[in-house]
Amino acid sequence: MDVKTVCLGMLTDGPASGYDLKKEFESSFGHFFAAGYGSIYPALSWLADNGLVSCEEIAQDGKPDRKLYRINEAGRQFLLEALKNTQPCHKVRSEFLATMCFAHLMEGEDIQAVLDHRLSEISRYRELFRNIEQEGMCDWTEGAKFVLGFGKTVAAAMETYIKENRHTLATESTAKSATG
Amino acid sequence: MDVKTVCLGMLTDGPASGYDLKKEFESSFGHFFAAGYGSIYPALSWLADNGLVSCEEIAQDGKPDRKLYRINEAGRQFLLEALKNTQPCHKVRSEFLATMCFAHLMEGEDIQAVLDHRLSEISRYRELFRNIEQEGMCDWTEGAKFVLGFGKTVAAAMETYIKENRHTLATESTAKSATG
DNA sequence: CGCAACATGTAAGCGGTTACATGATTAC
DNA sequence: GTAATCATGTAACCGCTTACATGTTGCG
Repeated sequence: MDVKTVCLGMLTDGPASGYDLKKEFESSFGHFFAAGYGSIYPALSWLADNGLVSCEEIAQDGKPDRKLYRINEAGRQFLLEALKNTQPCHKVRSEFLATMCFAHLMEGEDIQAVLDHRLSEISRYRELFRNIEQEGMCDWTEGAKFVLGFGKTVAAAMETYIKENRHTLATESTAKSATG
Repeated sequence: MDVKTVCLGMLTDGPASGYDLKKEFESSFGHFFAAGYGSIYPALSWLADNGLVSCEEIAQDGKPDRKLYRINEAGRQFLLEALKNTQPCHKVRSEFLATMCFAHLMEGEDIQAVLDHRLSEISRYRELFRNIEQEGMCDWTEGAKFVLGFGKTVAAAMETYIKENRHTLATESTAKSATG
């Protein structure tokens, strides 16, 4: 499932512009699926070119025309087809863990700085989760609740693990033997 | 940190061939950093071209020459420099969670199949972790232990969450209203 | 007889990131 | 005045994936 398909899925919630979708990628999808304008706008163009969405241009004074995309029946079929893949992947690419693998080559201060940074990133996610929840969960689908809960659970587990085990990663490292 | 740098880091453990490194990417690094031959061999060539590793060709009968790469002082400096980045990222890209966001458009059976598949993937990781541990952890660095523990903790948290919450994702969906 | 393991590499392609390009409005 | 928000897009680039290409040894 690529950015195109996710955009299509988001449009089942109602018509939206590329700008709107970007905000959704940053909020509810922020913890597991990143996409910038450079992916979103071409994706929407492609969906329109392939007749999966319609586009309504709304003139605005000062600002560029707002383009409201709306999913159509062909788009809904395409999405449903994509959702039939029962083996969707869940990929992690962690430069953080890679760095920790080589902690014995680093200086103690740097290791702790890396861990602090990771904890702060996790905090940002947890704050994001709180913001999302505050904006009302009454009309949420079970799927959306499941995904949010998943993010919260995993973030909490990571935070606890780092806090409980950071002390094992030395204050004084073997960096000297590596440099000299 | 890219594949090049991770290869360089792996070589601090001792000389190795591209084939050897691939196995390490599959085992200890399997849960957070994927790389195939198509990335590894060009990475090693690049490292050799840039004087960060030396290469010893070992003739073998029948098989192609085995190329043993060895990190040198320039390589060690390069690695140490890369490890000074105290903001290494930890990226997740989950088609699984994206799919679950649209669970209300899916049929109940398919949703459960997706969850079953995810659980089986998690099981595979946990089995991998067990295999790694059985091959002796006595000479492991604290960093390696930390990373393995991190993987185990996160995998366990995911598994528990999915098992405890899968029942919220309906048996009978609203798929009919989406198709019709 | 076939498959897994050993062993190296190239080339095309794909998907996403980053930087660039533009510009009005509103809030501090 | 200056930063953020609204609003859209292109083009170059980068890094990784996938498919292709080759060939032996040894096990069941």
